[in-house]
Amino acid sequence: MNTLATKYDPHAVEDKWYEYWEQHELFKSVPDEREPYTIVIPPPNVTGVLHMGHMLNNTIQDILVRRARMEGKNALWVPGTDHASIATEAKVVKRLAEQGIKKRDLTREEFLKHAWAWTHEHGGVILQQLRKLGASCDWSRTAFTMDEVRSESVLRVFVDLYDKGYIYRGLRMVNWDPKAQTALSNEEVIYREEKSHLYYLKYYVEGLERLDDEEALRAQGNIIHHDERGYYAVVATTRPETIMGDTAMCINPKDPKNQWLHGRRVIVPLVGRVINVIEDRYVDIEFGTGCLKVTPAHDTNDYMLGKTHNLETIDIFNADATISEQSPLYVGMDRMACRKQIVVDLQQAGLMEKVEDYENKVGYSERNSDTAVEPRLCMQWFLKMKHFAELALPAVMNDELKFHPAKYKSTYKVWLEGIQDWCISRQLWWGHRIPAYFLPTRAGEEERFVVALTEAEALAKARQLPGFEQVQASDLRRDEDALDTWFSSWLWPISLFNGINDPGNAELTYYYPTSDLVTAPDIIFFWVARMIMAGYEYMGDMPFRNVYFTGIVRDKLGRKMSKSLGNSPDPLELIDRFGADGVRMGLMLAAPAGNDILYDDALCEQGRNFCNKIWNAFRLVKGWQVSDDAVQPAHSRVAVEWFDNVLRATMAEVKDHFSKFRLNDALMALYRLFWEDFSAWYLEIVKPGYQQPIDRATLNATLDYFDLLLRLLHPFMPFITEELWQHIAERGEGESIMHATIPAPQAADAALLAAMAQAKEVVAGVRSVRKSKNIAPRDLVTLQVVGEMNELCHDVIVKLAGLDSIDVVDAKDATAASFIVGTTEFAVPLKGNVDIAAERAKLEADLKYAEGFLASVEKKLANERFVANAPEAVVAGERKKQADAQSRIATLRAALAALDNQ
RNA sequence: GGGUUGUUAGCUCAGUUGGUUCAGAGCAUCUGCCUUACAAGCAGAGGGUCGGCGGUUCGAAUCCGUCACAACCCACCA
Repeated sequence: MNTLATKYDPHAVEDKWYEYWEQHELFKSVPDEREPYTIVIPPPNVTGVLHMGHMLNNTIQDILVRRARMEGKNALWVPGTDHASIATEAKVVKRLAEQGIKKRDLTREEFLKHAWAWTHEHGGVILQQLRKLGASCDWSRTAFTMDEVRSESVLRVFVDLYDKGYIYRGLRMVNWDPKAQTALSNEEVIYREEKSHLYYLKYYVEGLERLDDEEALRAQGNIIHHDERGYYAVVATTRPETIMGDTAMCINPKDPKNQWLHGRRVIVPLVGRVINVIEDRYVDIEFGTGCLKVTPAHDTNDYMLGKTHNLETIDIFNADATISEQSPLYVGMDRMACRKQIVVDLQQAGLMEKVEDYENKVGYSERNSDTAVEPRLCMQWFLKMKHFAELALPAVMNDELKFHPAKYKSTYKVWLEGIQDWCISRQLWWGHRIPAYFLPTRAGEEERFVVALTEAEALAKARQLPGFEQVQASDLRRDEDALDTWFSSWLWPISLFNGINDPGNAELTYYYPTSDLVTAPDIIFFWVARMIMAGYEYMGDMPFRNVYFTGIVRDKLGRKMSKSLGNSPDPLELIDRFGADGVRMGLMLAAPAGNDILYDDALCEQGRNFCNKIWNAFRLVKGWQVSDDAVQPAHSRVAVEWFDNVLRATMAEVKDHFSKFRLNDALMALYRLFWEDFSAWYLEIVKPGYQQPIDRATLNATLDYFDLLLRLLHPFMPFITEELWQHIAERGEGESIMHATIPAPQAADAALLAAMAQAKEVVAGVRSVRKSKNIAPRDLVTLQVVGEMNELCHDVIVKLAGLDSIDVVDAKDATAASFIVGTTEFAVPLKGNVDIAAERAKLEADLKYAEGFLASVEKKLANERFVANAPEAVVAGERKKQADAQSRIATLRAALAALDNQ
């Protein structure tokens, strides 16, 4: 009679419904009178592929947006991709290299042609993959950070911020990625602890043949080095290859060890350059020998020293970190090779005092993780951040804009309070080209430029400058640099609605501020904080009301998923194995807000099994024959009323979980509702006997419940719920569970829930007796109640426990196995098959526990201070416990006495 | 070096302002079942001195102190 397979097959379902949703434009949103609910996607790298982090992140977004849609809001999820300037350019460069083409042999235009080709070839793959996951994005709005609208927005903002005086150009020490050959922002540098060496180098003191007062100096604490070649200072360094750039040696003026070096000059080893010994309190007396070599061109601190002490700056590196012509030695050699060589040379020349093992932190490029970042002095564009930090801090601190979990507030605060100017220029081609135009100047003159949206405007601006009235377009030279990718991402919630180019437009007014942002905590500075800044600068309002920070997906051993470890499963393969619903559920079960999630295939299996459970419950209900003549049995009537209240209670719980972004708790509540309450209890109660029809009232109620359960589950498991929802009743073309409503929860009848909870315990008690006594399920037994019981669920117990009757008795049968629920004793007569010793042992154990419990309660009540200080309700609660315990003890004693009378 | 968070059952986690039998859930485990929706299943069962120590309180998984361990973030010690 059932034509449906016993196992749910996602393959037959998922693509079908996704196509249906798209075909009927069910993801589409246009402004109307309803309350908007908006999410903007964290745009993935346009040429990237879906990984587990995306799966988690986008599943959460889809759950939120689907739920909001079903709550009657006008829900919009805007998709898009990011051009990922440095990452994409690196990939294109690599591909060109494989074809034997060097980037520098190409013109900008030729290179961009290749980059766009690459983008079109790989671009959008990830958006197709999101469809497999079930993402309900409004695809008609798909944006790209480098499309026309977004590009214009970026340039406009650059011009605006320049005009406002927040953007400046300056010569600064920046983080340089020698592989990509571009500057990076501070946030793009990742520091890693590394095993290295501390080299102690000899810097001979110039022209010092004899120290007259050597003994006196030593007595004062000076540590003086001397060998056959003369007196020397010892400098500890981890980077001996930078000595060619040394322009001073520095000591702390208060360092007793090095007083003898005061005012002297020392000779840089191998190089032979004579440099001054300078003094600055910056130097740590305790570290190494207290002598610091100063290389202003290649270290941030040394650069600062160089500035205060007016030192010469010798840049010994080329852009690719090979040794430059400025160096007297090793020209053309790579920095790492140079380090090895110079160590050997120093040792051979007797200029190396010693070498120690050492651990230090080395900065790496976030995108070229094998490339150590080199501090480099160069001209870059910066954004002053103080103003933006002040804009962005208050709303988060006073919870107008909420972080979930809230612990990230302090991270955010600390960063904003210590914020440094943002280096926004990149020496890359793939990105938004900086709209600055340089004017022709003579050699040695200070550079002059204008900033403007278009070349025509730039020309007009230039001609207003004194001395440039006659300048021609062909004289203007546009800046070669591109902008940091995040300089476009930070506008995303605004630029998606064209809010920069067309301020105040209707869409923007309707959808902004967006509702929730779902993202990983590692981009809180890169992206989240900066979006908040841009939001207040350009909209005067927050970009989103809530930020939900997801955890990081790890393997079950807690290791971060990575390509090199090979511990990251392919998401599409997982979807193929477990179904999209199964995978979504597996991820959500393991993902409490803010906690890292330890991924295990077993979680997806659990999700898949749940799909199967739903599927089979549906098969059961669909297989029932209905008869209008059948009368609704009492147990079904109770079950229908009870389940209605369970639904109400659970819906309230789920709503509460959603309001706190506790999606895994919401899902778990629904999981248990469906599996335990609905399948194991409700359906078992109302299930008609073999080949018996079901009555109309019960069937209708059951179908209504099933429908509502599907709606509640739909945000988590969109495919199977749509499939079954379409089959559970007649639906019109274009109708979808996606737009069915999830009603607001109503108050539940607590007394009925409690009565059923007790009935469940009684049923479990009988089943336990059955199991221990090996009584087959089909053999009916009698249940005796010693005293009174709640009659509400009488028929339910009869049916589920397999009883012929429930007898209220004064004393139970001599040969019965008994159990206690609450304060009532229940017994199942066993027709002489009882193990009296075992019964006695069980009852005595129960009694002992109850007596102990009573004792603790009475001790509490005997304590005057407790009675005097505790709230009345608590004391009353203890009195109730006391009474219950006493009554239970009486029941147990009576039961034991009955046993003795055998 | 600074900051944040965590430590509850074999695993992953709940436990809201201290107080209902508060020590929970899911998974895993054990036992018995191919019972006419589902073995990707059904029924039953076991399992934790809430990281250690000390304190506050009538009462502490919950508040305070301290120690241990772990994770993450930030920071210019060569």
